[in-house]
Amino acid sequence: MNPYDNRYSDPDSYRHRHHRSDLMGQKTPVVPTMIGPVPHGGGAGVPPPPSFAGRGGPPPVGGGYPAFERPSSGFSVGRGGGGGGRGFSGGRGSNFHGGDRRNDAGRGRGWNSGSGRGGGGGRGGRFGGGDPRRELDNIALPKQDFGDLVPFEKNLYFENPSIRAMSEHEVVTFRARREITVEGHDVPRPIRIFHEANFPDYCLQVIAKLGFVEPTPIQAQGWPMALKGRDLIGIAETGSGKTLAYLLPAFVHVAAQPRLVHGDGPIVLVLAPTRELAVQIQEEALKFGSKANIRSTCIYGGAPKGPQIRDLQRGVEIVIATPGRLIDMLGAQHVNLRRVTYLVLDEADRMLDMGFEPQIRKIVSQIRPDRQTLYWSATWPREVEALARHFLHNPYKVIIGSQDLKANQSIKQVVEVMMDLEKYKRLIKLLKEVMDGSRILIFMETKKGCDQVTRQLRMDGWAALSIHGDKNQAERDWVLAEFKSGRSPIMTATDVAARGLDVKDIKCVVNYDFPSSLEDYVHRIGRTGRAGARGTALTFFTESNAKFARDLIKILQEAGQIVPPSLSAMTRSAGSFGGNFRSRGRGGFGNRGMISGSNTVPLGAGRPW
DNA sequence: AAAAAAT
Repeated sequence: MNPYDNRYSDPDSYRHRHHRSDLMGQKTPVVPTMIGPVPHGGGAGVPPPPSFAGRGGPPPVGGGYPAFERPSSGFSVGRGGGGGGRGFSGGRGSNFHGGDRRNDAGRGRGWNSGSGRGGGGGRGGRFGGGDPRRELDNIALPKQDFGDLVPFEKNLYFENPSIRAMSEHEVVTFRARREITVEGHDVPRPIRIFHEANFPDYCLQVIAKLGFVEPTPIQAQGWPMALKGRDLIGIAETGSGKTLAYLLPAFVHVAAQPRLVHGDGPIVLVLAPTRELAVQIQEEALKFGSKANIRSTCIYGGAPKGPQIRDLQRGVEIVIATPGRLIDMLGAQHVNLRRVTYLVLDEADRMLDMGFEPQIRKIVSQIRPDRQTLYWSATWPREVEALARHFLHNPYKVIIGSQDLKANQSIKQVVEVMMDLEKYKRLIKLLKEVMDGSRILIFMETKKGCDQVTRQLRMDGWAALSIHGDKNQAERDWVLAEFKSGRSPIMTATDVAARGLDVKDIKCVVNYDFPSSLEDYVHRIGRTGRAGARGTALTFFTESNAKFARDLIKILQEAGQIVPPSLSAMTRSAGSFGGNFRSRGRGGFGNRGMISGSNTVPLGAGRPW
């Protein structure tokens, strides 16, 4: 009956396990991270909020976790703890009129939001809640002259002569069986075993050490393509080995280039949309790089610049970066991209959406045009295709699974239609059912909603932690580490955690709020069921999400999931094409129940927000 | 109307 394969349905059993003595008696006081529901609901008996001091982690500046005793005070979510001003009217200020920020005219590609903003300025909406600290558009980067380019080693693929090549027929069967679709001229055969691609020995050693048995489909086909030196669009579901699919060819690429000399920038540049993802990619790169004597560093915001600058100036072959800090570094001339010949856009459709695309353009303009560019994502929305092709030349394309937006098959998807006001109660019911110490990730639409639900959960005795972009990086790092280690098995998040994050054994993903696109839905639920494991995604679906009903049903059907009748019913009341009557009702209806409005009575017995 | 990305 229970769809969550709940072997430990009694929350008490979890509680007891967590109070075992192996958690006690350490030098620094260890706070139990989760104690299950507290009988009397209130503050007494609830553990204090996680103490950063006792964890060895960097103490976050801004706090962000309410004191259980005094939930109405000391709850500063703002960056740096200071003004606490955030949101739309607060201290951060919405400087729509801000100075001379130019509006790169004509950039009205709102593919992501789909909100049809009229002609003219296009990006206007961005400044509404904008962050005045982001002046990225104003950083002028040195004009690059590519006139004196020297050719570089590009095609590095050769088949291992000691291994019999597949026949044409075998290739067809191989691809069909793994749902590999390819496009492009001169597509190389996929490889069946690691040795077939002639990776250097150290790579094979690390692969063996990591226990990989055979290449995943995206690797089997992506490796030979990438090694050919050609541009590449790689689309494969999350958890399918995409990172290594571009990193190993990157190592081969680096090894084939002249060594770096003093003052040279990196040879490989990987761009990622969130800091955590960038860090995760570098961790992967380090596993291989240390053997190969290929250095890498991660350039991202929220962390001290000094060490990053030192790494860059010492010279690194591989840079993994989020766009903002990289542009900053480029502007300050701490690094140059003149030697980049292998460019990777990870979670590329996100990188090309409204907020990022100008930054990507700026960065790419610093890189020689004859570079090799690799575009990777789990989703390939129509809307970015033209834009993506702008950065790519005669690319190969490899898709694993169907062309359509498709969810990971090993995830059980449950969709429940409800009202906003029912969400919290349903969440608690779920937690009581499934909480056995394995990880549960809960997605919210907004940072504010994220904080509020987290806060309510903690007041109700569920020691949830939350991660989103208004928290300082130290806290984000700490929260993610707590979640990854299992010390804190409940994490609430905005879409900052939607893409690419690889956390083992997430048992259940909850879409507390439906995401703003079906692509995001697929990415979010892809946090569970990674690397072939099973997982469950529970989605709360409200009337305000009706416009997604049709497409969601498609995804459910394609993955062989149950379509609840209440969801089917919503396709009749609201078309998936624009202009349905509900979307006008937003504001009155849309936002209400999510424990978000200050006028809403919280479910946890009338505590002030 | 949202998130993310620099100080």
